[in-house]
This record gives sequence, C-alpha cells and structure tokens, in this order.
Amino acid sequence: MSNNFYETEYETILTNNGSSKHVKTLKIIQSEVQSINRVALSVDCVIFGFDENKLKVLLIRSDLKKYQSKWSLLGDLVNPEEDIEEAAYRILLDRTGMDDLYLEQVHAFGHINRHPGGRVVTIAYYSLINVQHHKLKKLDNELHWHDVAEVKDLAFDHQEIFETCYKRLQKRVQEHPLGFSLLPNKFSLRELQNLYEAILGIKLDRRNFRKKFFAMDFLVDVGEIETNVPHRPGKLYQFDYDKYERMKKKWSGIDF
Amino acid sequence: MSNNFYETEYETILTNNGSSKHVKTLKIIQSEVQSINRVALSVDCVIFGFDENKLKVLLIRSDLKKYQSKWSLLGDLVNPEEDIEEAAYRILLDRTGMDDLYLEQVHAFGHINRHPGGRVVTIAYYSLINVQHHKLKKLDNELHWHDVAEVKDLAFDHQEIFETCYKRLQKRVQEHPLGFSLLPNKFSLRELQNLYEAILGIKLDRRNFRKKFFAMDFLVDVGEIETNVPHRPGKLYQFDYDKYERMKKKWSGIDF
DNA sequence: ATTACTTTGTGTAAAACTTACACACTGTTT
DNA sequence: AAACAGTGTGTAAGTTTTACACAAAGTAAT
Repeated sequence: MSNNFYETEYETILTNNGSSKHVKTLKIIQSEVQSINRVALSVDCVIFGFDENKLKVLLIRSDLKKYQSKWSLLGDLVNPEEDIEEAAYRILLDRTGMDDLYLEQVHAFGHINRHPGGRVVTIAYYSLINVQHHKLKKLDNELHWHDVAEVKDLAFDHQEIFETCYKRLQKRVQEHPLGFSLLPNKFSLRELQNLYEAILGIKLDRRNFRKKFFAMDFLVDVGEIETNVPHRPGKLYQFDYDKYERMKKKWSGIDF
Repeated sequence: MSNNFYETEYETILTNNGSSKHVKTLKIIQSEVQSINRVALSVDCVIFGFDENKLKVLLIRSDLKKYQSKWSLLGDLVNPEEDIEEAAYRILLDRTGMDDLYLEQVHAFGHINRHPGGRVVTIAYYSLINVQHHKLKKLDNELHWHDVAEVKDLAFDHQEIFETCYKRLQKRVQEHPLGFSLLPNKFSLRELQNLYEAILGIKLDRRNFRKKFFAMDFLVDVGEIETNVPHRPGKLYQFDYDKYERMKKKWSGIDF
C-alpha cells in the first residue's frame, strides 16, 4: 500500500543520504486525479438576517421539477479553477448583489443520492447580513427572507444543511460578537438584546444582559437616543470593532 | 438567473393552483452535473493518540517525488459511489486496521493548487484512538506516531490541515469528555490529567482538576490501585459512558 | 396639563463557581 | 529506618452569575 494517490509505476531517485528510492512519477498522479475519481462540487449558502425582531434566512424557489414547490438554499457548482470560498462569495454576489459580509464554512455534505442529477458534494457556508442595509436587488425564483422558525421541508437535503448552519450560528454568536453586523450602525441595547434572543431562541434578563455587554466594554455611547418610540427612548451605541480586534486574542466568548 | 444547477431548457408543468410553470428537466440537470464541473475529492485523516504522556499524531511518508522527504496525513480519493464519511472510515481501516473509533469532520480544503496532480478538494477528519489498544498492524511508508509538538513542514497543505484539526480537538475536548478513548479502560487521575495537559498544552492545578472531574460525576472508582509505580499508588477509575450519554443534553462543557 | 402607559436605566444580596495554596499519607528505594 | 515521590484532601478569598424592584423619561389620551 502506498499513499497520496497511488499508482504502480515508479521512478528511481537518489535520496539525501545517497541511497536510492522509488517514487511515483507526477505524470501518473495526474492521470489518476484526472480520470475516474471525480465528483461535482457545489457550495450552498445559508444567509441569516434580522428584521422585525425575527431571525430570517434567505431562500430561493427550486426550479427542479422534483422539487417544484420547495424552497432551497442559494447554491451553485464550484468551477474547476475556483477556490471553494471564492465560489461562495461569487454565489452570494450573483444572487444578492452583496460583497461585504462575513462567511464561514460549516460542513461538507456528501450523501450519494442527495442530488437527483447525480453525485454532488456540497460545502455549506453561512453568513450574516443586515437586512436593512442590503435590500435585495434580485428576486429571481422568489428569492426572499423567511422566518427561521418557519423553515421546513426544504428541497434536497437543505433542511439538514440549514439546521446544521443554524446551530453553528447559535454557537458562534456566543463565542464572537458577530451579531452587530445584523444591526444598524447605531443601535439601542433593546435591539441588541432582541437580536440575541432571536438567534438563541431564549429570553434573557435585561439587567444582566446590559451588565454583561457593558463589562465587555465594546459598546460606545454615541450620545444620541432613539426617536419615534412611544416610550422613554433608549441610548444609542456603536460597536467598537477596532477595540474588539485588539482584544480578540484573550477573548473566549459570551456566556448567557 | 435560476438555481439548483441551471440550464436553458425547460418543460412546462401544471402547478397545484392550475397555472402553468416552466421547470428544468432532470435530463438536462444530469448532463450538467456530469460534464465539465467536476473535481477530484479526497479525505485526509488526522489521527491523534496518546502515549508516554505525549499527544501523538499518525503520519505516513509521502511517496510523491515532489514531497519525497516529507510526512503527510492519511488520505485517499473518495470513490464516486461512496459517502465521504464512509471513505474516511475505509481509509482508517485500510491504513491502520482499526474500525472502532470516533471520527469528526472538520473542514474542507480546496485551494486550486494544493495538490500537484491537479485540482483535488479534500475533506479533513480527525480521530482519537488509544495507542496501546491499537497497535499498528501496517507500517507501509513508515506509518508511525509523531509527537504533535514536533510536527512541521508536512507535504501538500497538510500542515494547515493538521493545525486546524489540532485546534478543533483542543476545543472539543473541553466540550465533551472525548479524552477517555485515549486512556486504558481503568486509569488514574494523574493519567487523566496528563492527557488533558498534553492536549491543551497547559499545566493544571491537581486539586482543582480532581474536584472538577469528581463534580461531573462520570468517574467510577473501581476499587483498584495502580501497580508498579515507585510511590504511593493512585486509585483507578472508569468512565461511565452510559451516565454521560444520559446527561449529554444538559452538558455544555468542561472549563479549565 | 394631568394622567395613564410603556420601556429605559440602575444596584444589591445570595449563590455558585474558580482559584490559589499546604500538609499528612502510602508505598518504594536505599 | 530514613529519604523519596506522588497521592489525597479542605478552605478561604475572589470572581461571576443569578434573581429581583423601583424611579425616571418620554408618548398618548383625555
């Protein structure tokens, strides 16, 4: 047995210490890699947004007959000369017109029959965007935001992919202050808390929530208050990304 | 724009509400998936073990000329009719003779030029095994255990893959009591602590470590003590996997 | 302009957890 | 019998988490 994509043809070379050794020729490796053992590779993106105090996810209508009435994630095949991550960003740009976002790889899904067109392995990514800042410019295939609580029965294995990404998001949001990308530049603590409650699916104590965030010391009071609220307006804050970047090393998460 | 691997040929169908709609035919999808957009897919396994109070990783010598003197991870191409995970288990079985282990997918690596033979996307898995319980039966290409602290300059992008998996292991071992698979069935608390210190790369307070583990209440005193130690022997314990499984729901990790 | 209403903003005491730390015990070696 | 090496145990101080209540600020209705 051998490795790194084996073949039976070898070339003899001299090693550092003067003895000889058999190695596989590059030509052989290339033919091996380029021949039978190939699969189609795709990327699927789970794009989360936040609107009206609900966590949303961007879905598109499948136009495959088999899944004619079902929703699906934003996905496409990876080009042979394209990095996976590059493909993920391309797909998001194509489908939503956005290029300024956070994107994290989550998992590869590769069950043999997950796609009716043949073997397609897909790499799932998720992203968080601010719904208000990124109005959708393209609405092909009924692209739009769905409440995450109501996502069910997606096409292909997209339900599983969605759920895996949602769990990952819930975990990440406790490890890093990602959520700020979903809020307006200036936000009230109530908005921030609504966001965390929506993502985590739990209620949090208001006083303790405030205490925790102030203790982190990444919020900057911008000296303004909410307008157009039918009650006492709350102060507005900004997130100090620079300070967060500087503190990142010693950061190990938020505990709720 | 369309989705789920687009084509320009459509078939007209009737929808539920009686209107008509154009959908892509399955035949077209299949030809799309099977034609140009395919890549070679491989799996690489990072197998951790523990021996002589050191964390080890299993490496094999590459037999590609380009990497003639370098170590590499255990990897192989995924067969077109094989699940990715299935491939990972197959590779481990082939290379080490083992089939009773934990295996977790970590990340997909897909830079275009990561393999000299052409485009190869690889999915990385890691695993933990008990070195003593699994003597290596095959030693092709100098397969053997390397101290993780001394792993460097691996073939391909395997250094990056290794480091990603190592970080993942360090994180996971604080979230779940995985480490027990690396110890003998009956172990002393000192052995357990050595293991955690080796994996995390830090020193821990002995009294607090013991307190923490006893508080979790997954250790069963088997009423035996160490033998052949040149000092007071420690008590031996077993890990109560059943109890852990039952408690798993409300489990959120070990904090050191 | 007064009142009712809604949500903001704040502090504290109790409980839980984390950390740092020292000494007697048990078996082995000399 | 003495030296050695590592086990086993408790506690006080500090920190973090939790639960909880009331006055203040603005809006809306009268």
